[in-house]
Amino acid sequence: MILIVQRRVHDAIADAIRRQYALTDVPAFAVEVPPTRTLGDLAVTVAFQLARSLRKAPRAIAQELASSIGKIPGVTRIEATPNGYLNLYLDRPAFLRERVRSSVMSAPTESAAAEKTIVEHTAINPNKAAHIGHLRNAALGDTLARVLQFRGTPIEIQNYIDDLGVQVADIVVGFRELEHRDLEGVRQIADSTRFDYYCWDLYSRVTEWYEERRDHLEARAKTLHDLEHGGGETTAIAAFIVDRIVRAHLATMARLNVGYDLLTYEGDIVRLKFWTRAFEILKAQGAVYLQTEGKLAGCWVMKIDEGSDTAESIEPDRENAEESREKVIVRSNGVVTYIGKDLANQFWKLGLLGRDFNYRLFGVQANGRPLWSTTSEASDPGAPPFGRASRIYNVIDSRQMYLQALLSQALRTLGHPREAENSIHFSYEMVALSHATARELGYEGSEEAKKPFIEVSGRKGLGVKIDDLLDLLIDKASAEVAKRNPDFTEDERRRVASQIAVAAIRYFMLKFSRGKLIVFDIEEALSFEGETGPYLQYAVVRANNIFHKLQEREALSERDVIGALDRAPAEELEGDSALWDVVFEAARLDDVVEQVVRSLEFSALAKYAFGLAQMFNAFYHRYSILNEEDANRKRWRAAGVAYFRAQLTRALDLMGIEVPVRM
RNA sequence: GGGCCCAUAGCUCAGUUGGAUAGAGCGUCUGGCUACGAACCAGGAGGUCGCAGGUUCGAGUCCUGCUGGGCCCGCCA
Repeated sequence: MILIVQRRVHDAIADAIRRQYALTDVPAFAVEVPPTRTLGDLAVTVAFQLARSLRKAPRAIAQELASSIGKIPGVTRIEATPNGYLNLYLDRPAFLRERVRSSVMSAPTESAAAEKTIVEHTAINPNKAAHIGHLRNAALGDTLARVLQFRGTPIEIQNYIDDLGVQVADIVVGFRELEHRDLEGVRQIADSTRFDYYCWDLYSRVTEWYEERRDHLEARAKTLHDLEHGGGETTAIAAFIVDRIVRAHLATMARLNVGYDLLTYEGDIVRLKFWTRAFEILKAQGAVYLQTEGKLAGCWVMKIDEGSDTAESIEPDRENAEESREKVIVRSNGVVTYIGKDLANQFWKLGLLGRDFNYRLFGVQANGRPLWSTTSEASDPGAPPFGRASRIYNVIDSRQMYLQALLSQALRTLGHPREAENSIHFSYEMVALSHATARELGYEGSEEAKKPFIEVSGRKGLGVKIDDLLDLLIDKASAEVAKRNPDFTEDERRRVASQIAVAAIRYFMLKFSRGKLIVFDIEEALSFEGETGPYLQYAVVRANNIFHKLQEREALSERDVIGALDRAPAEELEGDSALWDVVFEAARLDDVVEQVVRSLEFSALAKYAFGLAQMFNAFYHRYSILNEEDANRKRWRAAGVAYFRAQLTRALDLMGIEVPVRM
């Protein structure tokens, strides 16, 4: 890893600046990586920054610093370029030797890294199968958790289950009003069909049914009300549906290597009176108040800060303007809105509510990790502590920015500016469908034909289900695997095909920056060539094969190779070395992770991993390891390959991608 | 009307707290498999970084304005 070297270089140069120019305040400067290795391994542009205040040419400053820095461990040469860059050259053999032996990890330095952090993601309405929109959320959320964990942050992953929401109410309405089923009838369906798919279709039928006659919506209102108050057949049916669908979602996510620590049920927030408590707090601080007049009479509302504080004067349409500035938290019929319950949830996460859930073990996940759930029943005494985080990330698409902003605003109003600051809306753009893919799904673009894409809609049943996509990918991968590995058993083939499918889809979800709307095209997503997950896996598989063959043919293990490095002259790493390019790039993983956490931009991680794989593939093609006759070159190459595969495997793991034995 | 996001090669997109010659994949054209596996590699063609100003040693990147497109602003979630 490279961060530790960068810090060392930074500190040494900062010292030199202080000494050379008698400066107490050295400006912040970064240790960068030059575009090519011939320009150096690391570079600093601080001479440009100092030029103005020192009234001196960057070139002169760079030269003075180059000679005054002195010896930096691990650095063999420091050069000032004519235009003012300071380029540094590393002791390459020592660098690789150290890394390949002790897997140099940089300890988390920031104190923030030790602060407990909650990542909430997925949060799919439990009333139908998960689709590609949910997939982007889960892929981002899961990767965020992995990346934070990588740098030493204690992480708790939560999946919020909105079991009392309109969407669940709708599906209950569907079973009752359209299919006239009771709890037992629903159970029969659940036991005899692909239930999440069944509900997917039923949900869109309910939507149509609502559109037939306006008064059909009364069934929804009544169901919602019953859910809120609990008890009775409605609650029983809803609870049953929710449980089955949640399990289906978890199974889908497990296929993608996505797991959780805790399922947070909205129902428990209500039953354990979290909302009552939150409501007290909000009322006490005047953050919400009872509106007595106008359209919102009888509602408890929250005032909305509209950024600008002087937007009063104009507005002919004054009534509307006034009303749009209040957000309903409790409806006039006494039912709290989604945002009210979410406020309570956020308060709890930050340890500000003064209450806790009860917990029960929900199950054990594929990787052996226990999954806990909130409950209103007795708590399992063996449950670990949850909540009380000092930082929370809510992974939610950008359409909910408005509501997320309200959450922060509420925290600030209640006198918790620091918590507001640490409540981060991890925002990303939605996934839509390309016209070609929508057509494949049987949708004739009519009104939407002019738009550049077609929006996924659970209500209309318009979208690509994650399980369908995975099945398609697995079938395709399976055929490819079979072609190349005729000796595989059925099980081996399925397993590897599944790993490849997951790589393809997770990489696809990560390669775009989060601010970019993904126009999902099935053809594009099914690709295994070029910038794709399988390409990355393939690079590692190739590296692994080298070591298999070394073992097979020469009885040499990775350990043997590394052990022999001490006495081996390292010409292979000198000068313009393709091997060094790979090694150095591989070492940058920790630097990239820092950048990713700063920017919350996982495309940087994806592109880094791809670039690294690309570099290795080029090297692999040009230089042989097994057939290299010069023993020293062979050793160093093998050592470089060992480091490469360790690092790319790590990078892939951060994206939830496994490396197949063969493919 | 207000807020947020997007605009870079034919298409889809990267481009790090401003830094060295604007990159990748796909597509296209040319070449490379008796295997450390071609799910690969090498090479060619392809650019007014939406437009106009500004900031500075330096702008695809920061600021302002504009154009085009998308999303949000509900007693839905």
